[in-house]
Amino acid sequence: MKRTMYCGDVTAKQIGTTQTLCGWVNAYRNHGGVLFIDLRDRTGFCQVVIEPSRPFFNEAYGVRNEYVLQVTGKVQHRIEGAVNKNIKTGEVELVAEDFKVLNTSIALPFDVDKSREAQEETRLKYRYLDLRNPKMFANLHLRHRIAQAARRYLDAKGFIEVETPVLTRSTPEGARDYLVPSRVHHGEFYALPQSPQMFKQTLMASGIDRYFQLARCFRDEDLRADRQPEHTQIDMEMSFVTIDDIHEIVEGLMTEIFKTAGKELQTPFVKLPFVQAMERFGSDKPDLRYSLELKNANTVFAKTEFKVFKDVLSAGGLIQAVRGEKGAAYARSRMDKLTELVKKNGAKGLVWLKVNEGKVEGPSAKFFSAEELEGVKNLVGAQNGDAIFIGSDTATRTCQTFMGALRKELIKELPQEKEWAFAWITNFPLLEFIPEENRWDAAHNPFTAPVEEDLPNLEKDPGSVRSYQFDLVLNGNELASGSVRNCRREVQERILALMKHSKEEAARRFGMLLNALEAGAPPHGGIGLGLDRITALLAGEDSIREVIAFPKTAQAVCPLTDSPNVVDQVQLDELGIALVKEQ
RNA sequence: GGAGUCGUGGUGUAGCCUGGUUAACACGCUGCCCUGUCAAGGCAGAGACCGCGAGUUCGAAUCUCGUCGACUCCGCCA
Repeated sequence: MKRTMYCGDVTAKQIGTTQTLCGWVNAYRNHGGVLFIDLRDRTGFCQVVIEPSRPFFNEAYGVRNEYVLQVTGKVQHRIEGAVNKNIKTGEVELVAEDFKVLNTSIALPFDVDKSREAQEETRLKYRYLDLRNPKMFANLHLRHRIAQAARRYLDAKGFIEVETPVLTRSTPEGARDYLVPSRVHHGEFYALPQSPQMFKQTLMASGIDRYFQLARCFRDEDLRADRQPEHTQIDMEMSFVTIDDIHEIVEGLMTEIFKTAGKELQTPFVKLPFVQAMERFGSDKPDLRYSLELKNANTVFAKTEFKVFKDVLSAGGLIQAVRGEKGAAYARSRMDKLTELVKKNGAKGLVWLKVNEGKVEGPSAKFFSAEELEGVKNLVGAQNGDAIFIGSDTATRTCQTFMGALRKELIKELPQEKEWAFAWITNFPLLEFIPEENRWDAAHNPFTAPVEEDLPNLEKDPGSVRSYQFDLVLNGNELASGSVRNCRREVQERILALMKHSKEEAARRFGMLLNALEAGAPPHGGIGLGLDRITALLAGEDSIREVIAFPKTAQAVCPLTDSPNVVDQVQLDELGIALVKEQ
């Protein structure tokens, strides 16, 4: 008999019919006479009843967890009082008439049901068992649906899926490359791509017009909960577009993706210029599920006698204040922790005040006039029982950064105002200066185009030049990064020159792209969305490892395959590689 | 590269601060009993040199140092 349906799909509709189910023993309950087996597959599980009169009773008596069975029988309604309303198939059961053990199983290191409680290293070592867990299957299935939704949507919008090489050349620009030695050319190496950036831009020069790819990207950097050595991007590029065109496409794409997860999205997304994001939220990826904002308190303290603020203001710095809802109840130790937090982010200190019965008080209150205390209270909208936090620094960006870190901490205590808060962060600066190396570097992506009207200032005042770079932020996570690119070789070379790449060096590293640009490349732009992060967010997972079938540990090790590992001397010889003994 | 948390039967934890117990509990596992359970139940049993290595001590799971590994964060990640 062949399988006729999935275990989890058996319902009252099938009562009276004969069905064949295949699956794993999720649990067995042996009553000496009648035997119950919960048979599980990826859809759920169904109770199988084995009656003592059956010829296969003895064989069934011996089944253990995770044995693989094929059972044929009649679907019947459960007897009076035996209906289990907690499970999908709880109304019915399959009374076995034919029974086959397809495979046995050893006793396993953890129960499939409880695999997610096991240590992650153990889970990864036995990933094939861990993935039997319904939540893990749900995660992989969600990832599949997201990928399919992306393909369907982009296909409908005229995008063509093109595969770009995984074996490519090293462009030691951003992250460290993974290298692959060449057998044919000893001493030479391929690099695994950090992104298909140059290829997709080249495809635009090829007249492909609209490209996409679910692209694997490789980075040999230290890992985190949201970083793996290889991750997948929904990567796209299009010709003759503006930023708004790209935004519109991506908003449509995200809407489709969220639909597959049963979520409604509102478009268009909020657009927030980078400078404003820093001013109001102290972050270039603000969590906008909370409306709490940082307030500029320079005016309030314009005439202050408090030395720290006075000095900051005379140096052209910034004072910011933020409301700490119900913060008047915070213990001194909590305030010290928050002070520590801002110091870790570059602050020299933190002023905190409490509002009690209309009065603004606290150890620092004596430094301020009544007008200043009242002014800052009104500025942040503090109520009785709230705290007020004030930070300052001579460097505007430093103040914003540590106040942003403080805001991130404070919102943990606030009720979420929205489930999903998307935002486009726009108008990033094109370049930022690296004092240690006495050069400018791309703030994001070296191929981003400068805003046209800022172009004349490129050499005069590089830091003031805005770019067509933008990020997509969701709930405080950077989901995607995109831009309109340089389509003219000359502009691209000027930018590379500011980054201290000579023409020769630029040609060597980015030659393919530069050559393609000067041969009639159309204006183009694109974006890459982190598939792992999107999936993790929609799956409600904190780590992207939960939505990757076979992820690696923080040391970039795969416990399942035990990779990386040593190779045979023969292989090394073929590659012309000699290993240096570790010191 | 740095910081923090953790490491005890197959799994998850307790014990560690305040050194001396037969190393405890739950789940799982093995056997037996049980004809309506669904986290089945009952009885019996096996299973841990407490990550590894030194040190302190009469005595170390427990204190100290080192080391390895996992996780989180900082650096890093155009």
